[in-house]
Amino acid sequence: MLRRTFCHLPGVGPHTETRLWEAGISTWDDLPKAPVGVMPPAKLERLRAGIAASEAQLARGEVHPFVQGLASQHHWRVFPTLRSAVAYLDIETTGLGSPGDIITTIAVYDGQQVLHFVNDQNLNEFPKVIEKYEMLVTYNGKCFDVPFIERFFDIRLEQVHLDLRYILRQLGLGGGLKGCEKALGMDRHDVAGLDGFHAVLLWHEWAKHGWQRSLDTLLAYNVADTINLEALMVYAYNHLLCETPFAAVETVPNGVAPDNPFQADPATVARLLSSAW
DNA sequence: TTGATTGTTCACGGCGATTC
DNA sequence: GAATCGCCGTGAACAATCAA
Repeated sequence: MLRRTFCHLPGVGPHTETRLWEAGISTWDDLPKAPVGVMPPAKLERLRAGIAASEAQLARGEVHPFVQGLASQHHWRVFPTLRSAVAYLDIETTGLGSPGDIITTIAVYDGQQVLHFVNDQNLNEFPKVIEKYEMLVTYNGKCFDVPFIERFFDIRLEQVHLDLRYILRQLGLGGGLKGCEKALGMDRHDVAGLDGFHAVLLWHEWAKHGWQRSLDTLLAYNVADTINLEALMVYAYNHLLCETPFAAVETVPNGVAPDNPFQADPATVARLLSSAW
């Protein structure tokens, strides 16, 4: 979809891009044969120069300049290009970001393997590991996960970042991550019903009593979020494609969801979900 | 409850086409 | 060549939303 995009260039908005597509200019390669009258000659010349520059950037593997010129509601278009270097990311913390709140666990799924990081164990390895990914996919990560990580580790995450919250909202799916999963019939298996507040409680149980079952349940919950992010990303991409003329030729396949390496403790989940809490 | 981000709406300005 | 008009991109302001 990247090479069908024109609205990353100055002076080109959605209207102009749609007009180009309708005129048969489906990819950058079609630009030389643009029909007379599709746009003023001077503008067409600037467009050609812009596309030539974009071609050069992509040839050098530079996607960032391309994304910077693209309005955020179109960032989903780079997904297939960077899919092999995507990290689906989710963090758990002790709160919403008040002073003193810390990151307890981080789960990263890259489409192949699941990585997890635990405070006081291997959390300090996270900045080095996340460096190798070129794109982050989160839910509400622009407001919560990424700013929290940047403050906590005092680092900058420079990757292309897709926040599914806004993309799914465009498609009429709201109600938080769990709401979106429910609307799409996605199963959360043994962590169904748990939410972020339960994750805080599980961490306190682990920290205070050292209960392994509490940490395992927390990690099962954390990892489940990241695994489901891939399916949500593919759903969003394929549905947004339907708003372009290219749905039939650009659709991406679903990934194969891995088994969650952590299992929630049923008794712990039942206790958390009971009225006592 | 807080703060950051986004989409939506609206107004403005630039640019090109048209008319005289 | 100048004046006018209309299209479209851009930016500001505001409301809505979501995370643990």
